[in-house]
Amino acid sequence: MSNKNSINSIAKDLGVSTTTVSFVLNGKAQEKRISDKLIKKVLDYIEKIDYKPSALARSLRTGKTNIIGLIVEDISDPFFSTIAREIEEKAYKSGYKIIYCSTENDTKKTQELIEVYKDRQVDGYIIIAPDGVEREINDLVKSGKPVVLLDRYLPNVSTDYVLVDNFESAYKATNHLIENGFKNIAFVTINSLQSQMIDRLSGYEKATKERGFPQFVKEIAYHDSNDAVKHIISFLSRSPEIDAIFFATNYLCVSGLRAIKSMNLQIPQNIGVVCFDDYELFELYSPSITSVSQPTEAIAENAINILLSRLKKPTPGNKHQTVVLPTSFIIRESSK
Amino acid sequence: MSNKNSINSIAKDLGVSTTTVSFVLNGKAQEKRISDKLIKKVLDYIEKIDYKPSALARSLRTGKTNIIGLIVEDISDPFFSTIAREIEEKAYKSGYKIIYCSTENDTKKTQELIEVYKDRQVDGYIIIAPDGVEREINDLVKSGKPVVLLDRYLPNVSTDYVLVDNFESAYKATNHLIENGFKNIAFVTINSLQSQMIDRLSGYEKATKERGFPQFVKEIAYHDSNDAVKHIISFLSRSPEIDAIFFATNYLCVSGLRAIKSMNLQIPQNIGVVCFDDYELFELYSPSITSVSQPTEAIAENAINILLSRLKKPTPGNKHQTVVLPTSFIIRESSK
DNA sequence: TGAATTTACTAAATCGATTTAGTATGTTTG
DNA sequence: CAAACATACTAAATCGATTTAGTAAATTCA
Repeated sequence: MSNKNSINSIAKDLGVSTTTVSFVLNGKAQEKRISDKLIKKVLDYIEKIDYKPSALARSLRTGKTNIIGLIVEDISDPFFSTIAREIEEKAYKSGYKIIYCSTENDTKKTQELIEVYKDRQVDGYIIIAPDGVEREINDLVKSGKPVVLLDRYLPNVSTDYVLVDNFESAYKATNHLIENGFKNIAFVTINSLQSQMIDRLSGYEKATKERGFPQFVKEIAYHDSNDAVKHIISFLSRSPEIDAIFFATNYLCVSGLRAIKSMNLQIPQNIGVVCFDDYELFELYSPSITSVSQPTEAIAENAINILLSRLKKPTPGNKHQTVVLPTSFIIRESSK
Repeated sequence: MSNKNSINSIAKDLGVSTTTVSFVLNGKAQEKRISDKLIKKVLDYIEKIDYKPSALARSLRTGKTNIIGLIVEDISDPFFSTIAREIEEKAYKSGYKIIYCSTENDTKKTQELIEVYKDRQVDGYIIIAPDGVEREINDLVKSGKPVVLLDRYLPNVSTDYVLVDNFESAYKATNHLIENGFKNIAFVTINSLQSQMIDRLSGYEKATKERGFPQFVKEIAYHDSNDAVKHIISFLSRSPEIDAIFFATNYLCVSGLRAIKSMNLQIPQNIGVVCFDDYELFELYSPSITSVSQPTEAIAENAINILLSRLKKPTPGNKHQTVVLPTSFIIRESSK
């Protein structure tokens, strides 16, 4: 009557070997020619004492943890948390658990997190990477663990990617503003060299250049959204000719809405607004905000499918794939 | 030149015993009288080959994982994700990692999640529990693992709690509406027996009863927010005398705002609004929405502190504590 | 009937750590 | 100078699984 249930205690209690119990546990009993009588005996006993194998011990022995490490920018941002939940759900169905955490776009924190995940020996990684972790991610890839990167492309990292068409989407969104009569369109982004930001900027630049329109680009530091409001106010004050703004992320747009509100500007009469990334707030805001909506479910689905297929078959050489998904453009009141 | 670094390979490479290496690794070298020369030799080598002990093996042996399991209702809800991030941050500083997941208020899913966390042998639990998991949580407590419950009280579970004063907060919020001239105040809640919901309802009931005001209570099923909008619309249509609504959660309020918008009602002229739980949207909405704001940081801080202290000293008997925190009431335009 | 094969199982190594209970020296001390 | 005590280490058990390479008995085959 010990309170420690292990494969050994079961074997002892039943007077069989641990090998036998293990075979039964892993469904290899038939294959290994354990008699049906004995199989039943073991199964019944396991059921009776409500035995669960130690995932820890199993992982130590097999080298597999059935855990996928998910690293996002900020789990409290709806864009990321939605993706996280969808990935979690799909992984769950295939017997994988997700552990996730936020980088807050902090290189050092991310390096530490990758270290932690290595420690825990996760089987695979889905990462939304900040700048400066190319080396660590390349090490992961080299170590043979599947790595799927989302949202942004790292030029020096060869692995699987799931991206959206940032350039085309931003081009289209900017053109939408142009077609609605806006001529002095600003682009508000963060001070980052992340590919998705650069692509969005390029889309904006192409559209404005094609018409010979002036360009107003404001870069804001990633952290501290209070400052963002102030910076946007002073940016707009310094260039009063600006008649529309294209925000490169949802949180920048939220800061922008605060700024616009405090300056008593009317949307879209005084200033048109379009945002990259949708957000429940944008639909409910008065006026509602036009936005580029990313296909979170498709992103999650592609990411987890690629990862799971890599986990099944050890990665076949360097044949990595890059999936580029289209966005959808949701026209609302703020841009007409 | 093997690529497997383990304490054994290090011992072999250095011609010492694994015991010695282990003592050095765990800072017990002095205590165990390992010579300074040898300590340095081991440390240097470890540094050189960038060795990291296997967390898995260590946990298997020690029974400690340094992982805390956090179970919330919905990680994509800003209230929960904010708490999650704050807990994560504080735990991290004490050398603990957090793994979290969402119950979606689903009893079965929660039971499975608890099972998964038991498998992974997390050292402690912070749980925002749905109905119907009293048994499982009691088992955890009995097993000696520290368990801190947040947000809601489970009558039959004796453990540590961090709660807010739901009754008083709801009473105050309702009275605020009354003081601003509203007389037919509805309470929109979810169909749940969770204590926090019952307390909020009781606060509403007490305030309305004191003035002899009529009560309008609408319960909505937790899932499917589309239906929530429809239900609120029909609820309001059936009782046109309602002149204010107190929403019991932020997501109900969001559905309520959609409903109110689609009915072309003006806030607060046609209908006053107050919400339990704050949300960025409520500040930016036009008009801005009055709300009861929960002290997420204090909740997180208390939860993790209690848990960490339990982890340090094995739980001293049944002396559990319940912390009840005050909320703050943020008066905005929607209720005057 | 004896050899070959199949059936039904098990001993022991292993994953990578921690920890108890040593041992073999060197140094004090009475 | 022998007993007592430090000093500087290590052998081996252990945590709880998986897996390889067996073995003994029963059955089939020639």
